[in-house]
Amino acid sequence: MARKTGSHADTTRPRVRAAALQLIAQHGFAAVSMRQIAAKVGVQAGALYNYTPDKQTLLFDLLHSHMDELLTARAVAVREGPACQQLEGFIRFHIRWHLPRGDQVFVSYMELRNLTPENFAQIEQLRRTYEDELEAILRLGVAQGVFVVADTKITTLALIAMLTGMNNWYRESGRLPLALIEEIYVDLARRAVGVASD
Amino acid sequence: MARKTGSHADTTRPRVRAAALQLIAQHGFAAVSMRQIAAKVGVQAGALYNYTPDKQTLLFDLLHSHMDELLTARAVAVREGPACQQLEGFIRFHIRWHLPRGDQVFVSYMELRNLTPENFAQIEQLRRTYEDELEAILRLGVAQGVFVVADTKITTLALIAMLTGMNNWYRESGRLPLALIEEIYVDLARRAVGVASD
DNA sequence: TTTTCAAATGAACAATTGTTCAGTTAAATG
DNA sequence: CATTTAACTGAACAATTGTTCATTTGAAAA
Repeated sequence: MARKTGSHADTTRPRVRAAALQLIAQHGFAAVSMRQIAAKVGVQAGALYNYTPDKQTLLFDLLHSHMDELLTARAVAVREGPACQQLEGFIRFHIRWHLPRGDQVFVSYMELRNLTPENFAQIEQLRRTYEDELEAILRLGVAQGVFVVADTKITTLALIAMLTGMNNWYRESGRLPLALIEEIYVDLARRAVGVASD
Repeated sequence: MARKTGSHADTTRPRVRAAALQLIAQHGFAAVSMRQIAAKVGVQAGALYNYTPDKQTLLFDLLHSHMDELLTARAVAVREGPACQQLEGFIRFHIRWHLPRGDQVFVSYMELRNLTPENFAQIEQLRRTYEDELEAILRLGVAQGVFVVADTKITTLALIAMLTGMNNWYRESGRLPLALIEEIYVDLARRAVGVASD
């Protein structure tokens, strides 16, 4: 019993990543063994090493492609118009991109400490790039005189924390429809930057 | 070589908790071994079992007393006056209590998934009790007609996420003094509930 | 069909894990 | 002082860890 019927790298690789992501989100990186991941894929532990040189790199790849996908998606989003409209666009983009990716987001925030220093620095820089997207909007609004903000950096971090916190409680089966929640957060963001809500 | 000179439970117990807290904050619960904790205390692994029946209970005790201390501190805080003043009081209380407790806060949010279901439910209830403190203030303000909030529960969660997120970036050596940051957050909270800032 | 090669097995490895416990030592009690 | 008891040691345990590798299998290319 060796090579499985109908198996090749193009199908197994994403399955390894998906299994790792789900298990790490559930139990934490250190608590998940390569054998557990392998079992979820339906393979022996040794086979995983066809797809990653080691466990650490597997984690890094997950976090890195998460940030990569985020920044790529953001890059193609519309970023025009007045500051207030751009702010609204960012809020909606953030919510719509993050909420359906619970496991990825969770792991990306929780497992940073399990990265080697070099790997951590790399992810951290990507994260800062994303934060800078929002801060640039706040700066623009301040420059245009439509936002009133004491400190753009602090406000940026506060807004992002507010948004990212959604992943901790939002459930599709929850009390309120997503569209309404989205409106509430757009409104909160507008207020945070000193714009009167409509 | 057995009992250490000058050692007794009253001194060792808190040292075990402190060592566990610090190591878990740094590496994560699953990644920290009982031997590492013991080494930090200056003791053999077996000795830890004078202070906890097992590793899981050690974690639970840390999280439980964290929430206990939080709720106790909150209970003795001033909770009078108009809604707007109570809101300000809550924000300042939250910041002043949480910021100096980086490790505790970090562990309390990160290691929930490593609790058994019953232990998790217990901690979760305490957390909800704390959140209800804030929501009650929002409801009061809405009832008094001084707050304009679409949904008190959502706004509560958004505010708490915003506040708790501070622990991820605040450093004493940072760019802004804590007093100023506190003002900014009070202002953000006021705006979030629809009160014009002064 | 035969050949080639990618994909997986399964056993093995040294190290480490949480936990137990009989024995040993220092502090507290009389 | 002598006795008791609380605190700790150190070895042991079965299980599990990440990783390696010779071997085997199925799929693709000739």
